Amino acid sequence: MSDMADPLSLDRQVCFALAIASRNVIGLYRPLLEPMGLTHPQYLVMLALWERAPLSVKELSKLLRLDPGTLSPLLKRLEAVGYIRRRRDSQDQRVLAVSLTPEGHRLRDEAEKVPPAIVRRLGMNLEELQELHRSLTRVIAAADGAHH
Amino acid sequence: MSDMADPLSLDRQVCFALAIASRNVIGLYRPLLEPMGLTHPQYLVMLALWERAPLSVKELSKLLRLDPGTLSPLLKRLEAVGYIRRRRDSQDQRVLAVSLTPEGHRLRDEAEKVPPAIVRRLGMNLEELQELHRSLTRVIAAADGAHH
DNA sequence: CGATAATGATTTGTGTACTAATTATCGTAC
DNA sequence: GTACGATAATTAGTACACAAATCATTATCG
Repeated sequence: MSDMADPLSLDRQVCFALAIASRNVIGLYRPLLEPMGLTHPQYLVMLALWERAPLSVKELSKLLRLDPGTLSPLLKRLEAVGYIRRRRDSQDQRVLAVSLTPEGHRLRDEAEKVPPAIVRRLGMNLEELQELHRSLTRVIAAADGAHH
Repeated sequence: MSDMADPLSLDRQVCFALAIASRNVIGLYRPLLEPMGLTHPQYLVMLALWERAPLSVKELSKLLRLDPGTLSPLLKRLEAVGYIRRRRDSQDQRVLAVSLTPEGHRLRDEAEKVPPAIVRRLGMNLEELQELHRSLTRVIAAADGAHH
């Protein structure tokens, strides 16, 4: 009687594979992002800002699906290293307008080298990556819909 | 000129989808694990122990691909709630023998209800989940092989 | 107009997660 | 048998990540 029948077998847990894949892939980014002074979550925030700054904390939270409580200190660190600016919206003093500094803008050129470097290191072909992306999109949607 | 050509577009970053999928799915586990007094990483440790206790920190680290520095305090918490025992190996005082308490063993019955509940909540069919699992396994192997 | 509800961000508390440094123990070579 | 390199675990330090509580500001209702 092998563990073939064991519903709790570690290696058949999708959540386990998901957690490891996430950690491992983020680990690949580390040596590339570290010279830029960014962590992976910070890199994702910069991606969002390069696409459409300025953004409020709430908008960033929705885009990145991160808690405002997580973003708040993270944004302060990005401001401390000089990549972003944090100002209160003049129309509504409650919302924070997060925008890019010139250095933050400049960093984009460096960042463009990251995705191809990752793909090269992974050594997976585009088809496999697209299939993974499709599967991930499906499970994200499923988890969203399952919130009750 | 849409963002179709933008290599930094947020929603085409696999790492982004990976991070969100991981967080979202783990989030689904939270309400199920919390009544048992477990977090998701703690649940993974228990899965490993149910399969083959006793295990050393090093062995757990290798199985779960978690840093010993992460496991050390986590295991103390599991001991504090009474699910595991931490003893030094009598043969080699350096290694820690992590084993289950009777309560830890009993918890397995509860835990068996978790995976089907998750699958039900996700509402994805087995085929989709298996495809996801295959893709994740591939990317984990690729990231492993890319460490240099 | 003024009390109150709602909103956006921050703070607090607990628990990962990784790197690097430290400690304790073991094995080996001299 | 003692110094020494290797190994196993812990600790320290920084940075997420989320839930719950708090605070400031805005909107709304009587």
